[in-house]
Amino acid sequence: MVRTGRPRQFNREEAVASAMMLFWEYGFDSTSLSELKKAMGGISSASFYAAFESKDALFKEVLARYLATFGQVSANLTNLSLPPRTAIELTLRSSAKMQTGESHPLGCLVVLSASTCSPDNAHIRDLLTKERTSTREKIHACIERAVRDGELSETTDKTMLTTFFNTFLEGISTEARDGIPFEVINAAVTKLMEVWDASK
Amino acid sequence: MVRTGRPRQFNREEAVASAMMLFWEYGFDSTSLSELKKAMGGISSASFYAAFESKDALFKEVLARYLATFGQVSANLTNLSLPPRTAIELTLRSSAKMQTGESHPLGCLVVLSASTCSPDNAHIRDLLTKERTSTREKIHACIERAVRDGELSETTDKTMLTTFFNTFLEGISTEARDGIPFEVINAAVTKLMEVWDASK
DNA sequence: CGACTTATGGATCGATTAGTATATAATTAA
DNA sequence: TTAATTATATACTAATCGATCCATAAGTCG
Repeated sequence: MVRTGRPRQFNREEAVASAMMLFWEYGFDSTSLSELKKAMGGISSASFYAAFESKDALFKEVLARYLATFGQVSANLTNLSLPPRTAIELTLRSSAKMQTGESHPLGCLVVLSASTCSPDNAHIRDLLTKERTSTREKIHACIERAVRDGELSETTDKTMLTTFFNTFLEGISTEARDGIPFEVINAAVTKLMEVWDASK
Repeated sequence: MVRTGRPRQFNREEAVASAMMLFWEYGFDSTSLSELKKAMGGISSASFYAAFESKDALFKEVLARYLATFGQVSANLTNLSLPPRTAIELTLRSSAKMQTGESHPLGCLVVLSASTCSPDNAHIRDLLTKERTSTREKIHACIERAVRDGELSETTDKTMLTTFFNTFLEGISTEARDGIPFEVINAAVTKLMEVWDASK
């Protein structure tokens, strides 16, 4: 299926990547179309809307891209070949590593980019809430698996322990934004995992 | 000193309280002047600017009010009559209680209301960063005091342990926003404090 | 070549943004 | 009663918001 018509004069993949950096840094509401178009290669309104339909649609595409790339640090959670404790520990450590990285904004886009937003954009905020809920459920499944496998006591409060790890995971975003270095957060993760060992 | 001139026709204190709820819920950028004026008793632009000077100035006043009221949940940190462990534990529990309260938006204004914002409003974001840094320093001072008093080992990694508690504290905002109930977060705090006891 | 398809440049849209100007109303002080 | 002071209502500003329109450019296809 060969494409007819005038070829696009900017790289769509790169444009999405550039838009991701802006949404990540400034959040959905505070990233304007004019800033986006500038960062996406100085494209015109017509080009923008022809390629991405709307600001909302672009954000959804950016989110999908983020989840498929940077967001993969939490993929360990669903890797059944890893022991549950390892899955959670790797998720925390690799999240801390990613979120303190220098090639992109600090913290996690899913946690930061629409934590507060205009009531008109509640649907954008809800997208991210849903994503965080999904991560929470994966942590919960990990803990359930650990109990099933006898790695955690039968009497483990699974909901509490899920919140225990998830609250810390979400807190990393603000810590990273505030400039706390990876090494420090990573050392705190080591401390956090002691709780797991004490819950055997 | 009696005030001359036409009296103000709206309650300034109540207006600041109403503005706080909006900034708390939607963040600085996404709270518009028109929404603020509506919530502050349907006042006019002229009345708004005569009373508050600018959106920036109002936010600063709102922040001061927040810190003096809801933000006082972390005052335990500087209460030297409390053992350091108790000070931190009470801060975590009362923060969780406050942030999940139903009489106001969920989470913490200091963490949420300008985590992302327009580059033009970086000074607003910096105000909150500074406030979070202040809390971090208070936690650090608590831990230093504990080491000095022999409640924690001399070999304690104080920076790590500060981050350990502060990351969790900051994570509570997102958990609360996502609807996690107080009881669950509070149970996780209990688990978190086990780490302190294991660090003696 | 002309028909068709898609992208672009550039002007523009109505709505909303934060903020201001001006005249008048409502109070105290002299 | 009049001056001084402060707040108000109303109208308005320039800039920006996300989004659209239209003519034209730049390709493929027959």
